[in-house]
Amino acid sequence: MKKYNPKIIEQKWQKVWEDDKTFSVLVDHDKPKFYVLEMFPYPSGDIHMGHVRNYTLGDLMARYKHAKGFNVLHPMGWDSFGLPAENAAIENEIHPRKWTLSNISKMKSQLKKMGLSYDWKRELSTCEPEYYKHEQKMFLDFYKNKIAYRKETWVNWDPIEQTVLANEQVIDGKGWRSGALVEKRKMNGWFLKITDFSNELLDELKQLHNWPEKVKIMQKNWIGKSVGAIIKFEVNEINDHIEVFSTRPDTIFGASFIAISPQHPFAIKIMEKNEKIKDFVNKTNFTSTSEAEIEKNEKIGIDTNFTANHPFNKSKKIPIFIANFILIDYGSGAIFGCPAHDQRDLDFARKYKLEILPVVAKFANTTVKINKKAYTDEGIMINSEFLNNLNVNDAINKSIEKLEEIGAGKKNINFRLRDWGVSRQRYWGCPIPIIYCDKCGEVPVPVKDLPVKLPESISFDKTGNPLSNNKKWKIVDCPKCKSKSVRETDTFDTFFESSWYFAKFTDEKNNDPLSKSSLNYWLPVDLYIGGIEHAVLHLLYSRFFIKALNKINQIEFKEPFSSLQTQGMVCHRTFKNKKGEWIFPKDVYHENNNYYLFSNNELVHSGRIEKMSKSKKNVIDPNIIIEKYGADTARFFILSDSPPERDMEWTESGVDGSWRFLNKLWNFLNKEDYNNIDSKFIHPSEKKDIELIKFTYKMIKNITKSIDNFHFNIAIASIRSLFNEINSYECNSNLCLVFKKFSLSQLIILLNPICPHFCEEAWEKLGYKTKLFNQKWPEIRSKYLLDDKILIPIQVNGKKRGEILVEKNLTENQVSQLAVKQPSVEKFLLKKPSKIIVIPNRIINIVV
RNA sequence: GCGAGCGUGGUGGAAUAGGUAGACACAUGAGACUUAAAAUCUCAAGCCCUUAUUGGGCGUGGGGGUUCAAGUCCCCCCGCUCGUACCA
Repeated sequence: MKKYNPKIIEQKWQKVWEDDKTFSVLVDHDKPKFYVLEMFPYPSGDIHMGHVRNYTLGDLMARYKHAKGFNVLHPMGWDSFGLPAENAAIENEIHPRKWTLSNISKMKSQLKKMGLSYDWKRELSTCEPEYYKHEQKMFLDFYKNKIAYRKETWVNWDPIEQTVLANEQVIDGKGWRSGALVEKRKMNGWFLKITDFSNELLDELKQLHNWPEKVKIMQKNWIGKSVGAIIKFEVNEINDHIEVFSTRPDTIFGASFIAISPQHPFAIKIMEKNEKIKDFVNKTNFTSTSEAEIEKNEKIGIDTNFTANHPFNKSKKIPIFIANFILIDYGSGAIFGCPAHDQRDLDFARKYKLEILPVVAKFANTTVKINKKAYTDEGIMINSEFLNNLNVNDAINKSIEKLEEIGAGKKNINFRLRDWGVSRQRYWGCPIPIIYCDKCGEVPVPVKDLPVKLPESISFDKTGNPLSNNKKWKIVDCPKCKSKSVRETDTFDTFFESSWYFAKFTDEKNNDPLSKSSLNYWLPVDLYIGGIEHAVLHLLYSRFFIKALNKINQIEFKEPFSSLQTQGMVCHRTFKNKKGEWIFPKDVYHENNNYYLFSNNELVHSGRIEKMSKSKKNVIDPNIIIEKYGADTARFFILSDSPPERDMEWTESGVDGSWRFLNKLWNFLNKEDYNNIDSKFIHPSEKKDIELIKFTYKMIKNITKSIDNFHFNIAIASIRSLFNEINSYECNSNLCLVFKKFSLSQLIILLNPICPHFCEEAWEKLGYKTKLFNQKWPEIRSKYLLDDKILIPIQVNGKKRGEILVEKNLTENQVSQLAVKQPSVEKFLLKKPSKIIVIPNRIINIVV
């Protein structure tokens, strides 16, 4: 008997699949289609366990759906524009393109070793002009339809590098390379009008039945629709006014201050004449644009010494503050503060000793005392003139009505969602196809001149945007008047590429990515799998992109992904040596509950189990695992322990366990020669045979259901159970070998989506001449799923005291009479039962 | 800060629509095989008490509640993770 040798088996089948073009698909209207897609990777150079997990999940589903009779599209590509290539260029003096291409080729060969069923002829890479020419065209269409526009925006500016920084490049308010204090700066940039689609993006979440609820809630909150009022406050000291948005216009009589953003036009206007205010505003400029940073800062404000009139009480003067926590992008960049009924307002009022007047009480005509906590519950209006005695909801409507009557405000629906800024001041991205001409202004590049290619020759020596420094590329003739003009030197946010790549995969000839025939056949994506970190941005941008393309009549559908599954992180224990330096797990061995270094047997400190990350060195290289155990073991383990959506811990012992299982199965298969055993199904008549067949069908049902529900760890538990059952099946005749071969064959078909190389080889060993890949998924024979007797637990006062084996479908009366006579139950029935609850075929609870 | 999620034996996890908590594994212990070890196979096992069982109590991050019945539903608290708009 030959030992299980994954290296030989996996190479053999990978070659067969490649030679036969097994995974190559075409449009086929006679078959139902299934488009399964995993989020494509950024080509960092090496696959990591997160990729292994993601792609194993997708491959399992692709192979499963194929066995179920679907025409399956399962493609892969590269999200290949982005910052890391540019960083590598600066650090190692390597061209971003060269770096990226070499990473792609490395990663591709690593992926191929996993035995994934990709249709590689559809491979795409977003950094190629062949890809981005299409999105330049889409951008021009958006521009024509006023979905793309240019406006000023705030960016993180590094004054030493003379460059815009990403939020992650700002560390403690300083530039990551220069260490300079980062300042906010206004700059022109291109935007997409996602806010035109706010309502649709929100409403159509309801149609995404197969998306995780949590993702939909996150998107809903991100879009942040709120109904309220815009209220106009006249400024007393000068001729000006400030508009605020509020969801609680009912609390207007409790308003004790107005707070505006440091970037608010009114703040900019008055800072010129007031040094103190100027200092304050300038100080708030030294934070990053990140919302988390802004919110975590101490909330401070400055009194402008201007006051505003209360709209309903002209004698009331409300102080105007500038505050660092008011976001210019939200609402109108200004609020009125009602400290009694908003916690943040209350904290602010306490700090600056402002009035705190309660206007909502639990009951009418009562008083409310505000201490540390604002009163934010429902209630009845007090201290509010014409609003008194109304409940909050009615008061909101009435206050808006009155505001409209006196012309001081109006009802308003506000969204938290902001337009999508797509401009990046970087080289390694898709050029934005616009030319600026002194005479003609913004001129779109004519479609016949697309793609606007990135210049090959580029220098990262100077500070600032490399494209902007590249005069040869930048200076062009105006397409309209032919006078000397300049190109837009910003490139697209890389979310632009990932917002439509799933559509490009349907176009195998690279003519027209939006060609209707294949697009309408394959899309929407039936199953999209990726990390939860993309819950909002990538997934919302993609939804928007499809809606925008739909609006300009380029595609017919409205949602890109009909079902979504999110996967958790792959974690590993962390290790540190005596000096406190991180240690790779591969350099450590485990003995007597301690960990030691291989090199010198030094005791290693074992730390928390955390997400695998290069910085903490708690990474396991998939290549080493595949080299040592083979792809099938890696695939089996990564699915076996944790459900996909949860974080999982990678352990050596877990991989070993999976390896042992495949070996056990291999050795078991090799014990018999199944070549001449009949593979036709025979109905069993002996008890042990019936039991084996019944168990087999039960597991087929469980496994099928678990896969449909995306619970692959349970599917694997059932596969193991099925193997345990077959393994303990006593077999000493030729007839029983038929049953054994039948059950084993089912097991192999069920395991195939998880361990495809192993199973193809096993299938051959079982004597089949066809390819397992094309084998249909087992059908259920319901006759073998029926049980006539059933074990029912008996509880007394909710505690289990016994169980009885009864005929199915007895009456409640019959069952309860049997139950009270059970010896283990009877002794708890000192008093007469007051109630017996019988849930048919499930449980009995006797209450005494 | 805000939004979202998660928390079950020594470990990963299972548990249909509120109905037997701990499936299936890993690690551990004992035994078999072996000159020995590895590998493999068999058995045991949530914790505590116990007359050692075919007995009892406790137990799903902590505290409270609803229910005949709560890992599951509700309220409060703790811890961890993701996102927070220029990382992808």
